[in-house]
Amino acid sequence: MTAKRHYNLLCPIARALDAVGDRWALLILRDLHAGPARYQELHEGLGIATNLLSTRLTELTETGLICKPDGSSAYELTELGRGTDRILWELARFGGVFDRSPDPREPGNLRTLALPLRIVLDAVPNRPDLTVRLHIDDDVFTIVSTRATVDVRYGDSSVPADLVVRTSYEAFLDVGEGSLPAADFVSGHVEVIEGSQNAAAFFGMMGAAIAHQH
Amino acid sequence: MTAKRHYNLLCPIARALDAVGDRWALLILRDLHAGPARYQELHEGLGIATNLLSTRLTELTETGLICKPDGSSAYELTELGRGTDRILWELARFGGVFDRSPDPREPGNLRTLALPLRIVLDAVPNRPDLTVRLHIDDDVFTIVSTRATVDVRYGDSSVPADLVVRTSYEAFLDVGEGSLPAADFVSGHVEVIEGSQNAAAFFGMMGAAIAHQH
DNA sequence: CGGGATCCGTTACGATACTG
DNA sequence: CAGTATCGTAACGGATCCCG
Repeated sequence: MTAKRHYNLLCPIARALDAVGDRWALLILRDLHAGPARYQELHEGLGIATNLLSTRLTELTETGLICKPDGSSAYELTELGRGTDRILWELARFGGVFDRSPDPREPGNLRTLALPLRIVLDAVPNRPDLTVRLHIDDDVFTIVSTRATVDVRYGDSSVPADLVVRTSYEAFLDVGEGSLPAADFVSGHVEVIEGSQNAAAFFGMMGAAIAHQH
Repeated sequence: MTAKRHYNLLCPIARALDAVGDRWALLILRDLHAGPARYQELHEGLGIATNLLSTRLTELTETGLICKPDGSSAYELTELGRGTDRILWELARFGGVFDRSPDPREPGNLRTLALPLRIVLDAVPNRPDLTVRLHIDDDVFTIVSTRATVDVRYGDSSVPADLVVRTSYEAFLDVGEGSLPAADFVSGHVEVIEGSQNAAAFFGMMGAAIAHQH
């Protein structure tokens, strides 16, 4: 009965937008690319109204993009949902050309950073075996890098790390927009907290990732 | 006074969606990737309400994604607007996984095909020098291929072509979704109308493009 | 207290009619 | 042909309320 608004065209672009084109849908998926998240976490992180979040979560579940495993209280991406990574990445690259708002709304967390970070690291050849705890402003990420795969997750602070570093969201934005070169980023905007013997491998990987980004 | 709805976040994904995330915006851009188009052409092609089309065209112009050159009655992409191609391409690839609607709305034209066509042809190495007139159902495209660049435009029937071929939207969709192999496409779903001595070069290019698509 | 559901005012969308 | 004007409907957004 509830005739949802959709394009109903054969064109795959329109079909994609029917699935993920609603307001907030792509931002919810974006945050889930940082790992499973609970309702509250998404709510606070996005600043979305609770009724909308509820509706979107239901729709995205019905479309098969996300799920909430039995017994779990967290939503996560399905295999299908993980397929939105390239869309989000291209949006991120494109969005960088627009001026930053002078008075942006503060997000409740920086989950948004996990996806682009994973994508750029994924393109690095001969990645080191390394688990890195990455503090960005007040948030923590865990990067598990191997030669074959790389995973970036929000939190996971309990996993033992080979290296602990700190940087800022600001620096990340500058790098993404090309105004901060890779060398300047690693030399001036990343502070090593612990495990400095692994720093060279990490800095090398980050530098390669940024250089590779075009 | 008219505070447009936007996310107002620093995240480049959100900034991109503030620019192109409104309903119809990406589909308008999609159609303009097939070359300049007049108001009427967009209106008929998309099946959008006229007030919405008007609003979107204004917004996209203000954002700098499209323009209407002085003296021209057609809208076209700016350099910035052309930068949406990768976003649209990733949406197209992703949208193919969803079932086609059993009773889709018929678009007024097939402009939607120009962008994916250009992108896949762009990835072909050693492209032949060739101008192809491509009939798809009742629409006509002109493909201008050189080793260095490739251009796909809706119409342009006046440009002399080396080869004239015909295929169907259906076949195109099947190819895009992977259910029709490149070999079957060129051998069974493309009819050569004129200039058959150039057919091999074109078929080779199409086959390479489809194979390259992953 | 986390995870929503309900209510309600506001904004956006969509169809149609109309105008320069 | 290229849009405006109008108006009913659906979606959004904020707040509050409810339930296990």
